[in-house]
Amino acid sequence: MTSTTTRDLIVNAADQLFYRQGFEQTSFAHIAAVVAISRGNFYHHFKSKDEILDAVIAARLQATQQMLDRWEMASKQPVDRIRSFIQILLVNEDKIKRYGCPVGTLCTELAKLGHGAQAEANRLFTLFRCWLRRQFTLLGRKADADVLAMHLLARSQGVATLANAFHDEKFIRQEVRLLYAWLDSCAQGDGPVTDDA
Amino acid sequence: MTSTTTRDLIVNAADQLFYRQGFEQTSFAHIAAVVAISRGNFYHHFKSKDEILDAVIAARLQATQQMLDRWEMASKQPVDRIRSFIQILLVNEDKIKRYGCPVGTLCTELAKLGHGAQAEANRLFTLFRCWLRRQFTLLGRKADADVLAMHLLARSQGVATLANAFHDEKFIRQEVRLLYAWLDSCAQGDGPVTDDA
DNA sequence: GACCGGCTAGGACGATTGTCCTAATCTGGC
DNA sequence: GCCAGATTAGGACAATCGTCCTAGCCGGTC
Repeated sequence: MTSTTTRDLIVNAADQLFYRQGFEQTSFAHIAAVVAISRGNFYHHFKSKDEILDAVIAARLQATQQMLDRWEMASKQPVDRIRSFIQILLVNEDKIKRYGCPVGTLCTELAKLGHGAQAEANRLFTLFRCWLRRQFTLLGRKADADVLAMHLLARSQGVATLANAFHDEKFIRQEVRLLYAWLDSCAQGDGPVTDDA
Repeated sequence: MTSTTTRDLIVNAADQLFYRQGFEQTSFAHIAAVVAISRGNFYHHFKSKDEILDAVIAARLQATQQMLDRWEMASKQPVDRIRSFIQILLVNEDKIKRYGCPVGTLCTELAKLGHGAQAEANRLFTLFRCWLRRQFTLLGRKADADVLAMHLLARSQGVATLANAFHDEKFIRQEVRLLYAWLDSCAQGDGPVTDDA
């Protein structure tokens, strides 16, 4: 964390700026202004802007994995772990209202740009998806674990999108309450979610 | 519809391109190539690129309003009208897989750009929100009509975002089925959605 | 036929973009 | 103290951006 190499400084600054302004909108000049280095100096650390994006995605993947591991260590019950996932909507409430979901907005932008890093960015989604699937399996919902994981992922994406558009924090809290209730109904035997195939 | 004025041609082309590539990524050169007019000629019809965006949003607002009116005319039962809303996920399945939701992706992009037309674009969301709210009120859910409307809006946004990222049409159909079930439970007295305040 | 307004084409403009090149600076080993 | 390699600064580059300007075209009106 305290590794203050120039390369890490660039990646961290780019990470923030990509989240706040988007990838395409963020130029080398923006990043250079934050890190306080010369514009032409980037190419000693990265071969292209796309390579910076790759590094940012890799950093996010690692940070996300660590977060999931932490959640898994902190809670023994899978219900509580999934609750940790839902809770990020509250923890990051302000950021989501301002910039949306970091994963969703990046994947959406890259899809629209037809960018080659789409697959890499989607791995962020897949990371959550597989982790959630595992938790739902542990919850005894082996048959529809993936469906439940995707459902929860979609719900939180929708909340982030609308909260960002309307800048509405009451809406976030409302939806989080519904998600908690939904999760409880999942834990109690057959939830009302996936009636059949 | 058959008004082939240059202005309308520009707006229609820009509408398509903004949806496919995003607003920022779409240049005058792109639009000019589609409409087959000179690049400098835009400024006889619009004062700036932002003004084209305004025109595109206005056109989408009008088209959306007409669609909602059609749904209201076609179905007497509010349940069926709301079903029409859910169904656009299936009708526009291919486009959503490729480009996401036209409303959601535009609002997300404008929010990230800090663009002045954010409020105008959000009116697209508000249009759906108010229409849905009215339908839920007619359904006898006057007390929580707005909560239900926002909930449905969020659910469909989440479906569009993930379907776009994963290019997964089976997921869309799965979630549409869940939404239909949810809607039915809403129509039968007290739905499981908003347990209390 | 002269004239005038709306429309168009095409290019010039300054700014900004990602990329690349070169010279200067810094750092550690001998 | 000196040299080699890593790191940096700063500018040049071609391309592209939104914007603006000017000259020409085309339609009607006297």
